Amino acid sequence: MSIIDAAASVFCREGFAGANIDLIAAEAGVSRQTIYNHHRDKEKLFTAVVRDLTERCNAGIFATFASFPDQPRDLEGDLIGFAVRMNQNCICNRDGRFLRKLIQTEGERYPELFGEWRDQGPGRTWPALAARFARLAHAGHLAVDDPDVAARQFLALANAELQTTFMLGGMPSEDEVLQSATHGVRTFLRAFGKRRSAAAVEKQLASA
Amino acid sequence: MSIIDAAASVFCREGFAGANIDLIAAEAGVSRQTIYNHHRDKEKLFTAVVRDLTERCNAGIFATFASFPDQPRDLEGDLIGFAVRMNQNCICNRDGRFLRKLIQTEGERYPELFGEWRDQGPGRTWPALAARFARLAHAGHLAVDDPDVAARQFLALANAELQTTFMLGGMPSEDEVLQSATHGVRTFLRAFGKRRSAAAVEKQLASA
DNA sequence: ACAAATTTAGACAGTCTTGTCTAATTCGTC
DNA sequence: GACGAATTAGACAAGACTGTCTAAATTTGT
Repeated sequence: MSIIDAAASVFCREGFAGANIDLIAAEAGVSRQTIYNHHRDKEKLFTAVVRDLTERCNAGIFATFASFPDQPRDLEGDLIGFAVRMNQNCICNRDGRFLRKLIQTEGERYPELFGEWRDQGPGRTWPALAARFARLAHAGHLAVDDPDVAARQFLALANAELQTTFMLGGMPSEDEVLQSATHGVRTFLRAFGKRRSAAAVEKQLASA
Repeated sequence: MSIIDAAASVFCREGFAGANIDLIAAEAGVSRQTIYNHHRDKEKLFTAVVRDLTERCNAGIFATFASFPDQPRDLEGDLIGFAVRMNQNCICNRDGRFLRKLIQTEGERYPELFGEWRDQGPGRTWPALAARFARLAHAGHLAVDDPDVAARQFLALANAELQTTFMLGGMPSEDEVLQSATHGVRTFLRAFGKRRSAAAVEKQLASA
């Protein structure tokens, strides 16, 4: 395991203050001195870890965006699939869990570092996702007024049932991810889906 | 400031490993020995802090539930008001931010302690909120199939635009909270609201 | 095979922290 | 005011960690 990977693992488990350079060295299979050779000190090592994780997570997110259903065949199923991939490949995977935890635990201690993350991460991914939803709306598949709001709400809904697990740093099962995504996308489409006319809605409500 | 409050503040800022008993003592305005008299050691102090925060947050949440719009006059406005109160009094306030951060940073280190939190916190508050939505649905104000899912999604939507701020441990402004709640509730009602004639509402209100 | 660069193990000083101990001081209550 | 309980300041031992240093071993490139 590389130094950065080992450091990410230990910083995550123990926090910055609790992390032990000897433990990182042992986990990386190198001597302590080698770590000090590559990274001047503990703090430099930490910032290198965060930058690396941000970069890798971003790459994963944009790779997943490539599978966004721009021309949906089955809108609900396609969006559920996208939400599941997003969760599995970007949010619940090793890098995603590590980065989230480091931001949560040490974010306040390194304002400029995590400001950088904010600009490079959410600052770039949210608008990119919003653009996808805007395109879907423009193509007549959705009734979305504010694509930025819709994008944030889409992710919030897709993760709604995983919040407690995320809080405790756990890894949700595949089934939990699918459940949450399914419920989330259904609600999203009840709000923004275009299939049913107002009249049809009235009719359905009347029969209910 | 009480020992527990000072300890909560320092544990939050520095993490468990980084927290310094001398600093807690200074912040609490007592001597170190007094802390050791009241709480056997650092770990006991930490668990006391988490239990105290859980209790106080729960009290706040159930107090806020009392203002849930069971007989809404203006459903959208009432739900927005409820979401804002929930955020301001339970999630964004001092206790809420502290508890969330401690769970995020140290949750994995104390499985039984945070299992207890899970049972006492989300385990009691989610069903209580779900029951409110079930009652709203039963009274004909909402079209909700699964109240548990609706309750989780309601909170997820209300907080959708505060996620990044929460991640970094920040405190959203009143305006941000209002914005997020407004957008969230509007989407929630687009998904679960019943578009009912004014006459029908009047009728139901009269009969209630 | 050789030379340069890198890595390694271990020792080391300096600093910090926890938890204990003691003796003096303050507080609460009668 | 007096007496017991609680609090305080400070010293202290024991242990942990960071970052440096040195000399030996290993890898790398040619």
